[in-house]
Amino acid sequence: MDFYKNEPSVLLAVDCVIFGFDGESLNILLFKRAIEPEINKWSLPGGFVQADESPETAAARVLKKLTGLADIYIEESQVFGAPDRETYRRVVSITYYALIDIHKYEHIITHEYEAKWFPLSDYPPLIFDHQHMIEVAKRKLRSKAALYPVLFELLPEKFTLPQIALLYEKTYDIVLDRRNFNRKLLHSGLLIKLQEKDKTSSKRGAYYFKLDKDVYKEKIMSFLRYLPSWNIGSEKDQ
Amino acid sequence: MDFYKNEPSVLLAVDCVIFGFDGESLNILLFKRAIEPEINKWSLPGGFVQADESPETAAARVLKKLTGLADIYIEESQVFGAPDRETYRRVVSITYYALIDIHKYEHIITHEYEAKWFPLSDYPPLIFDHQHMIEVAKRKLRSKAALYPVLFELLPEKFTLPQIALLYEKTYDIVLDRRNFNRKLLHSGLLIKLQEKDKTSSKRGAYYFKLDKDVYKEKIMSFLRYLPSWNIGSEKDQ
DNA sequence: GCAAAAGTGTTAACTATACACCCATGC
DNA sequence: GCATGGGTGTATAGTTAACACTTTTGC
Repeated sequence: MDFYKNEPSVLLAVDCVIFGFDGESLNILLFKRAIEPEINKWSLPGGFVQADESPETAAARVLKKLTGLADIYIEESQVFGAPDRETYRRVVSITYYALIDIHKYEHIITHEYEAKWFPLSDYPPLIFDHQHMIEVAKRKLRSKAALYPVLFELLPEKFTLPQIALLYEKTYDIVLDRRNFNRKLLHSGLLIKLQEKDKTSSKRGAYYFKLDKDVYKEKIMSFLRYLPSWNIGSEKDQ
Repeated sequence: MDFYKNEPSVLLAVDCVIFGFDGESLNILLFKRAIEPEINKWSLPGGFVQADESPETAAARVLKKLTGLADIYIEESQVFGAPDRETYRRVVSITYYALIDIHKYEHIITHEYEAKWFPLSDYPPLIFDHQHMIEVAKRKLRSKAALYPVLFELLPEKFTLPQIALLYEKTYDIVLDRRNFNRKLLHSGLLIKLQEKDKTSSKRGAYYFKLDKDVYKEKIMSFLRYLPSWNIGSEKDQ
């Protein structure tokens, strides 16, 4: 059985745009590249898809290896496969974006790799088309987060209303009316109020909330039935 | 320069989920497969990414070859790359979905290939994981169409309000209130009313509309700023 | 004249927006 | 006691949802 024998083969890579929110800005995790070519330049973490794994598995493996984290929210972003996108060989890259709780990462990080968080709004030049990958991932994240409450994946187990609001502001580059946004959140059924307060950012303290896991899963998994709302949401500069 | 030399390579394919709307149901175009393995079974149209082309270009090439149509709306759907997804060799497939005006297709079709439209709700068994590809494409189309008015790509230049409504109904498996839906459409700024009427489906006739291309492009291209609306739109059975 | 589809208008419920003040606390 | 960020309430506008009848015309 030797079908397809005249078809060209390619190297298949995965690259990951890892988003993290530190309470101030939305960040991406970049790595000093450890292999040739372009060694020591900033890049997205990536690797090659091995013979026994699917691309998704490869992305999860790369993330596990580089951040120590498993069970991370990963979403496919886009394939980058222009014939000349890398200099020396043809490599087709499938990009994923991951949403992680930056604090978990800080505890587990192995310092085997030179990695650094950069604000999404200000990161250094990257190799190949990695900057483009980030822009696409950002756009996909915005679309996804408009329909599903995925941004909670960026927050710790316990979080405060001001934190969520800031996260949405940074994700969409907008300024929200906190009063209205709070109300929307509280009415969503997603949040369970805790007694404990976060006193790190104010004297009064802000109540912690946690996710109602059941409601959250339902909303995350739900299959869209109807929503077309293409009259709103875009190009309205504040 | 012989970087990456120990990395495995794969065959890279593209498969296309071609959506078409015939005025009654939302359909997909399936082909009797012309090559081994699995020759003569129903499948999604596809092909291999060649050395000098990007996956997107490959998808466009396949569509052109099989349907005769160029300048079609194509969107990347998802990568299918489980190691064992094909029986004989490892092939990683990037799936795209295309939205075409079924009537244009009917004029241009070359009958070199055995192809047939099937309703999205009732198509024959397919090879490999192609059924899964269709399900994913449907989900992606729903999400996309919730934020951007892409479904107009499925309609002819001139279309009527009842046609659009039916298209949305078939896409989301819902029943719409035509009065409200009409109003929403007319207020969207997307439509330009023509004098001419379509008399094929009623005695009275329904006015034709065409797209306001400028408004349409703006809405299609627009970069999401804010919209989170994860309180609505899902799991509400009628 | 009647069947069959197209089209329209009104009210009620809801959601989003705009806006300003009090609260709790550490210093 | 005051500066700082946290939290709440209300009125308005806008949007969506629910609802039924009239229009047109080919037969």
